[in-house]
Amino acid sequence: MSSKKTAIFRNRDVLRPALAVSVDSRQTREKASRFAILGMLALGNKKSGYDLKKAIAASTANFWSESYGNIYPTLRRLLEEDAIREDSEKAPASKRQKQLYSITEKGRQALRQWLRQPAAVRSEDNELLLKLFFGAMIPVRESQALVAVHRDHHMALLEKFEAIERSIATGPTTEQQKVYLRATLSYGTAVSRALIHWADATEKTLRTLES
Amino acid sequence: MSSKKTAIFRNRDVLRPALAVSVDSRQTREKASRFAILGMLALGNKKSGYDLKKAIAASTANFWSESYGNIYPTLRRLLEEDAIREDSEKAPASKRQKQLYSITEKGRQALRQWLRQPAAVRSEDNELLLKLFFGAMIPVRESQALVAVHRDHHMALLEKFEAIERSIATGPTTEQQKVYLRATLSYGTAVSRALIHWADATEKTLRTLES
DNA sequence: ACTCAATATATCACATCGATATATACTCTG
DNA sequence: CAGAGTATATATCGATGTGATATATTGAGT
Repeated sequence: MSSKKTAIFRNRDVLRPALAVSVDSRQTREKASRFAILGMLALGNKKSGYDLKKAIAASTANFWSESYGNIYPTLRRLLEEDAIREDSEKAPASKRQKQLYSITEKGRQALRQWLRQPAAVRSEDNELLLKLFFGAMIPVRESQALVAVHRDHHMALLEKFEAIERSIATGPTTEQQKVYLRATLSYGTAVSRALIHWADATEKTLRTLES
Repeated sequence: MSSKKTAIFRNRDVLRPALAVSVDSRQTREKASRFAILGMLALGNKKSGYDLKKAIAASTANFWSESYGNIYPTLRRLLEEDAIREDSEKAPASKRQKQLYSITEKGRQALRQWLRQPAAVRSEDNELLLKLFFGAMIPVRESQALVAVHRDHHMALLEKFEAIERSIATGPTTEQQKVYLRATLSYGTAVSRALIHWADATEKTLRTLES
């Protein structure tokens, strides 16, 4: 009876998966992980999962991190896709065998292709703002304290960024690479400076609520 | 033979779980979800899971969101802990039964206690900066384009924030609540303004790399 | 010789998200 | 006023990512 109508109605659902592929937001993070790894391999030297974890922690800690629980499965997937190749060291006898990987031409192309795509922006949850939103439920002083802690946090970050800036200046990197490094760094300092100002202003505003 | 040594060695691991409880970073988000829900219930009226989703989307969308897949299990947990109480409407005959919840005194206290704790800062992954970090692998123009998209994104956000500011001004909220609302809003505008400046400056710097 | 830290790989429990299934109630319109 | 479409409402699933942890081996220092 209603089978025809139902069929037509359901068509919408049948089509959705096919269309959704290119927009699937769930894959965003996973894809990016892939490319963080590919990128690190593209910078040179073959690396093990352990090496990758360290390399990422050392160079992109302020804006990107990866866990072992993600690195190892991703490496396996990249292998299957021929984006990387196993390139283990012929360990001199006694030495432990390390699983080393290097990027393939196919991987390099996929990486470059990804780098060109506009970056996905993921709206992050902000616990401080959630607490501030409910600020009326606690004494004003307490909310001020939360804001003060936030300012301190970003002041500490600024110092950390300045230290990194100094290490970039004296570092052995090419001038070109330094420009990109400084770009990521100035992003952090811009945000931190803005939030220190915000914290000062907000504390002042909250003071007007003191009874 | 080595059983004694092994036992001593393992002691470290036995103790760890007990200590880890207070530091367990995995619970941070979950705890915050709890309190986002409690907070919304504390603002008044009993609400259903569906209502909560809507309320959160409507009021804290720019800094906090919750999914159904999180709301319903969390409600069940809050019930078990007597932080909320089932307070369903005696639906007038034909009407569908809604599961409505309201906050208990115990829940209110837990909420206030949480609000006083310093907010956890979760360092977010930033895909744009990851791409910029590997910027040397693609033509400069392409990196510039990424930055430009970012600026456009934050310019659009700024407009959105200005609209919200206007709706706060004319809204029916108390002056006190408006102060807290504006504090969360100015956080967003501060960051967006800073990043628009950053984008302009970065595009300029990248231009020096053009060959 | 022994201990401790570093290296190295792997896996688990848990949390979370977006999507989706399912069902009822309300509202508008031809 | 029937029927369609939208809003309300609850629940669950698959996929994914994280921090912790188990398990070994290697190397440095005492």
